[in-house]
Amino acid sequence: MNSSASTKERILTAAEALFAQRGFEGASLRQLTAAAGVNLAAVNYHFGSKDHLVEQVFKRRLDQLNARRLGALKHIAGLQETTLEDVLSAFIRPALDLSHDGGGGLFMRVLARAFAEHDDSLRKFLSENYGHVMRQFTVEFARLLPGLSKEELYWRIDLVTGALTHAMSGFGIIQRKSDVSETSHREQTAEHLIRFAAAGLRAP
Amino acid sequence: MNSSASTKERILTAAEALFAQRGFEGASLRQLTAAAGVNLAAVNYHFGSKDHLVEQVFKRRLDQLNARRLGALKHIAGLQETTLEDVLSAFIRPALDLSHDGGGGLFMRVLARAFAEHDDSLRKFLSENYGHVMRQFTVEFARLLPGLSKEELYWRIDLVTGALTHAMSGFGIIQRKSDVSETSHREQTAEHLIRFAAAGLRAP
DNA sequence: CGTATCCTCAAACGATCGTTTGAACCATTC
DNA sequence: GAATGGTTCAAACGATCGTTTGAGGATACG
Repeated sequence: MNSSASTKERILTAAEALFAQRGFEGASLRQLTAAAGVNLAAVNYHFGSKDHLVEQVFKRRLDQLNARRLGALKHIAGLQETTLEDVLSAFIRPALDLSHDGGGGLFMRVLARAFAEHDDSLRKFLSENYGHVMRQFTVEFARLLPGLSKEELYWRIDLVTGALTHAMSGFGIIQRKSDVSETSHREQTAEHLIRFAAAGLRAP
Repeated sequence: MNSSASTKERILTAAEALFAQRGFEGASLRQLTAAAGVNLAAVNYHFGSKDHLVEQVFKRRLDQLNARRLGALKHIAGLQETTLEDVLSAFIRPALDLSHDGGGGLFMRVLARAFAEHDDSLRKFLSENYGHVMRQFTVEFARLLPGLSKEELYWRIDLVTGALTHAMSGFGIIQRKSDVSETSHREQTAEHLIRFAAAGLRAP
């Protein structure tokens, strides 16, 4: 069972990296299993199919991400006064941390690919694992932006999501300079994102 | 030559739709040529390879988009006073129009896929066909936002790009309601985008 | 009419894809 | 020590991929 769990984890990690690099269709099981150092048949044995493997790659990280986001949201809900920046921080920083923690560095890029794939079953899976988190954050945003109509609010949250996904998946031209530590670069990224998003959400 | 151009156009149009729907790797030449009603070998005859076809799909629309964006930018440069909203409009509206005009409705989705693919040759191609337009808009943004450092400005333009790409490629949850005409929906989209982006760019 | 040029077509090429198979291995249990 | 259930392995399966080939059709020019 231990060696099995290790094989599964090795597959998941190699899959995450290869999916980020080559896409879900572009990464073959042969490249993937070779990178993981396991037998080709191990994917179908442990995951049933390549599609199920894709889902599990998402599940492993989304569970982390959702838990951290909700934890951060709960934490600031206990404060006396919450600002828009606090809620944005609870939304953004867990994702940034995941981008740099424990090997999850490539996951946001995989997530961005999933946005680009309009595959319905994958979108349904994401919405089921993601929907309730977004709904809770939407409630908080609505509370802090009472002047916005529901439609306006949805629009702006959608645009914030686009900006964050873009930035967090490393599409952008902004790269960390060699004389800046990773920690401080992450902090700068978070500040830029929060400042921009807060201003956009507060737009007159 | 006429029937040849027609074959090429049919391939380009079918490719654009299939690339948007299934991705560059996911769309096969057999599906593609069947949808276009042409022979399988026609792609390699007219375009040399699938990769070159991908480039030409981009080139056909990017040439339109770049021309319209630069035209709009030139137009407002002639005005006495230019606002941030004017420049954003010159940047956003041509893309929105392209999303609804002359069969280019799926192109922005293809473009978003290209952002997700980190394929270097494709990125290089895009940067060569896209770079000078972005540079011109950056100059205008810098002029209208004199308080921002270069780094801040790049960051914010990058975030604006992310928000626009996300919105224009139809990722978002916002869909046109049946009681709203396409024209007015496009206008509303443009207004939301411009308002949000302008506020984000002006963030303190 | 003959030739040249461009284009289309069916067929096949080798490569690679996701998946399945059945034997071998290895720890645990009786 | 024989049997069991979970796991790994090399090998093969049929399907599909992008690309190439060579024959044939179509049109224009001499």
